[in-house]
Amino acid sequence: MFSKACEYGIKASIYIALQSIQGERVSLKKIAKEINSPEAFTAKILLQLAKIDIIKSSKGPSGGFEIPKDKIDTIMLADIVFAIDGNSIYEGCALGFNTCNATKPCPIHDKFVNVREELKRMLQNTSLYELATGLEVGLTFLKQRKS
Amino acid sequence: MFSKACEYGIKASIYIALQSIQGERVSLKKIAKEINSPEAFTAKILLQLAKIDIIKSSKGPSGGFEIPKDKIDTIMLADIVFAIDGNSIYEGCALGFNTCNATKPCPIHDKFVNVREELKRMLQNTSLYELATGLEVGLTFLKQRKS
DNA sequence: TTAAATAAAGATAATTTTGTCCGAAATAGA
DNA sequence: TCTATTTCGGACAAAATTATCTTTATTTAA
Repeated sequence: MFSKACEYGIKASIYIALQSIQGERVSLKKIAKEINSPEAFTAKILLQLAKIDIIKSSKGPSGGFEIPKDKIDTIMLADIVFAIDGNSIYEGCALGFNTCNATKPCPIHDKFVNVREELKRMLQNTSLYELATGLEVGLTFLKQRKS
Repeated sequence: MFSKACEYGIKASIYIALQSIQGERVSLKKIAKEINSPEAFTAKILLQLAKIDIIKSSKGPSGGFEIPKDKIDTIMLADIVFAIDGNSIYEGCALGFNTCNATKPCPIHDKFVNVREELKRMLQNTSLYELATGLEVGLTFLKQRKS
């Protein structure tokens, strides 16, 4: 569904959002540990997100990543997914055709309309804030097992 | 969404189904040409599908691939996708966790329920017959451009 | 029985994705 | 100013996926 890079990007963003809500800036090291991802690889993804201002980074001691509090509820899952994987998941043809649409559809185009729409709707309507608070109150988890 | 292998597998299956409906057996060469896929790579995928009896293969002159007519409407998209990509698209966790379910959900688990269900439902309810006939009457296409 | 046509199988190669390493740049604090 | 800490950036490496090539096995038909 999503690339590994996108999975890490989503997890990291949610974790950074959670910490930002609580007023904390977090380091790459802590993020990678907390979401159980390869550190250097995660760095590249965060860099990508920082460049388009989804997250904010700062160097030096006590540096790290954060998301301005007032932006957390305006950043949607779709923004993160788009930044990393592009829009091919919900815009692209399931059989890989460049031009596939209602007037010249691939055999499964019509079948996929609902799935794509549902996915798109969900990604566009789910905010980081919502995901972070679910985590905060312990309803959801970012790691498989405690450590 | 799907792997390239799966895309080819779906396209090939639809084409074989269409030809089988018309009483024709088709060669690998013709399939690859018709769906615009790399021949040898397509062969491996068809082999996979043949081994689990989704399609039938025969060697020698006038050999090729076919699907018994009476099976065409019982083979679902889900069968093909499962054979090639497994069930991770609609069963697996969107964030890649091994154990992610309603009682121990990842942050986006609940958000994805509808998408996964819709996808699963669609794959399980769409038969090769349906897809092949759409192609037959010219409503849908398996190639980007004429040749 | 032979030749031609076809799928099967295995080795290899190319490409993409994922992951690592190391030095550079920036920054905070002593 | 110096040092430690952190992100940034680029090169590199490993793994997975996609694709190719070559040989073998099977089958048909002449």
